[in-house]
Amino acid sequence: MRKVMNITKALADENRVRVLMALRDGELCVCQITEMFGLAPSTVSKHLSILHGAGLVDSRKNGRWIYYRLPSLEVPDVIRWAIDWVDKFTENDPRILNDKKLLKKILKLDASKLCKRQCHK
Amino acid sequence: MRKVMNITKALADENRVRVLMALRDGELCVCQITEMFGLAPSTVSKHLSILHGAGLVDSRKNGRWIYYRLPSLEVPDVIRWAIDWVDKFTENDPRILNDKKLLKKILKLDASKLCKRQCHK
DNA sequence: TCTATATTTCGACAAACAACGAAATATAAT
DNA sequence: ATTATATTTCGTTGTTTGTCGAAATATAGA
Repeated sequence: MRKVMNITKALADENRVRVLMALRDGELCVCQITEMFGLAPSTVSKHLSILHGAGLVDSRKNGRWIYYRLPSLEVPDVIRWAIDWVDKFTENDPRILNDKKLLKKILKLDASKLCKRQCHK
Repeated sequence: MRKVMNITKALADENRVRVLMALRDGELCVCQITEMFGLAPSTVSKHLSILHGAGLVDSRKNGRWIYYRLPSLEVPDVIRWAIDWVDKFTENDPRILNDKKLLKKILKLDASKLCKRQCHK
């Protein structure tokens, strides 16, 4: 029950659903997500920690960067089903499609430059 | 997206998930649910309206009573999947199992007596 | 070591939300 | 018609939550 509620609460915020879907095509570092959503880094960090707490994302540290990604396929069913559900029923949403476009642009930028921009805002 | 968010928000409250699961074995009127959860009738009504707004329950009026039930099988996939997900991953939860027991006792009581009890509290 | 950078934690604030009781609405029974 | 009952709506209150900025932590590079 706790696990189920952690998942539903994590998915009950639109920004977190968008983050989750942004990770469908591969891992992203916090500053990339921050750039994408125009939120404060601390806010994005909080969202990621909630998603992580629910088991909906994994993370990997590489130097100063922390990359977040969807969990591996061996994840418990309750999580896999939830992600598949969100995926299936948001993939044609205009907002999510637009996020995908935005993401492509961001992925073309140099990650380190991106982060500098963030911090000097 | 709105539909998806309506569902996740509706499922982000533990009492609402419990209500939903209590309806697995058939329809219930508001006063039965109220008795079961020990909440104020107005609170239960609000929860039901949120579940209804998300499409997770249907309702039927019979005289003074309003019965709520899970939606029919022809409901959109996004809703069916969500209900099946909650069902599958909460069915063995102690809380939900206890609710089931409680529900059996309540179903043995006369519904009209039950509602009187509520209102004279 | 010292500085720059990437992320998280903390504290504050406003918006959203769950809960209640009282009042309103609707239906049934007398 | 009047009363009783079942539910909803409304207004209020306390709690949770999303957001931010500042400070703290951690790592890389000079």
